[in-house]
Amino acid sequence: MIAQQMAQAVTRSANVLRVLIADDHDLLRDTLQIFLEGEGTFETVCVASYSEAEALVKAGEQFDLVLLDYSMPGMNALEGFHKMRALEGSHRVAIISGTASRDVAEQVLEAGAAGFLPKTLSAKSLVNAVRFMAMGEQYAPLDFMRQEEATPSHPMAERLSPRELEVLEGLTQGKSNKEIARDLDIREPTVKLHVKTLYRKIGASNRTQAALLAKEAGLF
Amino acid sequence: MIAQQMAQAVTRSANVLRVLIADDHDLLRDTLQIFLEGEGTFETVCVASYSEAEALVKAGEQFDLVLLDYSMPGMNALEGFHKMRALEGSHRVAIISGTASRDVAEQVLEAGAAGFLPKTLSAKSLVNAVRFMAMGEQYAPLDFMRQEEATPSHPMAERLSPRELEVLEGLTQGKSNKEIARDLDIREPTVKLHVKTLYRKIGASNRTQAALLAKEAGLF
DNA sequence: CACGCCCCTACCCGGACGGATAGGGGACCG
DNA sequence: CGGTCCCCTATCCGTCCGGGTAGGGGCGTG
Repeated sequence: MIAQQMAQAVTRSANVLRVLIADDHDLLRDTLQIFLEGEGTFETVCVASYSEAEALVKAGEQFDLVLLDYSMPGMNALEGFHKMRALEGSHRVAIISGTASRDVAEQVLEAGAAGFLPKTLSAKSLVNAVRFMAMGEQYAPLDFMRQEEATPSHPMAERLSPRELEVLEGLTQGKSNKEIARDLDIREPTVKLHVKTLYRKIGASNRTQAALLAKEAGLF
Repeated sequence: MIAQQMAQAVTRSANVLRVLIADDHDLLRDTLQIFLEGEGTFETVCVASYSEAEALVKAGEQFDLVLLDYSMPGMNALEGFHKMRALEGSHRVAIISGTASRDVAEQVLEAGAAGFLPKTLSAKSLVNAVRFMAMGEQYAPLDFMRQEEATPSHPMAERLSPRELEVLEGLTQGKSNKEIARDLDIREPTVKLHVKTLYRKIGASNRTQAALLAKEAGLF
């Protein structure tokens, strides 16, 4: 079984891989085409809109990989992606985008896309990724996927005074007011004051909500 | 600049890539070696322990990629990984494992590993991934990385009765006993009872701790 | 059947919590 | 200098929580 898979990998890499590139960005499209073909193992077809790409596939053209720009004429965000996936032959489809968020990337990968390529990739990585996907693998830049959903600079933490933050940390550890007071070496009434005011600032109505909100915001 | 990177990509792929495989699993090691070398662009060196791998690198051997098994003699989980990374020349290092969790994968990728390979990969994907990493990219299987931290069989949830779980869910939403009682259509004293007993079961001493423990365990 | 387990209800009490109010002291700034 | 902000302390009050105890009903198992 393993040997069979290996043989398949070897033979596929020896064949010519056909890639359809649909992107209205001339530079990216042409550069990708030139250097993929320069590798000798790629045959590329380029179009500048979703409708052209769809027409080619409907005409029965076979591709090992279809690259769709997230924002190009006719694409309409992910609508084009899903339409393309639904077409006869269900080609391997990848999304390339200069703006889309990690969230969009997760969506398309979940839906079974061949990959997601942000335009922030280096040209070298781009070529490698295309080769990788054309070989049948699923690709997305790991650092891009791993980044926390943009932890919106903790607008919460900014509104709290230093002392309130310390108290909030105590809350996220399930401590009582008395324990927090001891740990910070202040009186308990003071802790209760800080607790009360930070409730207002972050929109909590009890300590459990405060602790959960803090955790959710990535604090502590 | 782009052209420069492209040129680099092309020339690299034309060169022979040297890979060091350190794994005490004979089958995997040999299969990988045979089929990588079968591609013609790879030169592989195989050892069966961390110490042998370290010796080779210290002797000045150059590799485009070092594959380390997570569990092999001398490896000691990630200790070997960090030691290898600290060595002169700082080679590109990837971890291969049959057991490690997504958490471990995140750790090594964060630390700058070339990749993470679970042994559940197909042979074909394994070869593709090795080639990809040897080209300078970072790899990990996306489906593996995307899966929720496997809700580790929730030893906690198993010990709670269905009703206690419902109450716990209320706690994780910062609700008061009264609110929970209303939502579940039971009297408040009953809620207090469930709350009390579930504290004992999960080791919490107040509702905030209970909520945090539940969240930490991946519940709700 | 008796037993254990889960679910429900109820009462008690001391302490903790949530909210309001009223200060004092230090730092910074117009 | 007054104003503002933060940090600290304090008191009062009503409510909520945590913990204990004491039941009753249902369900399945030994």
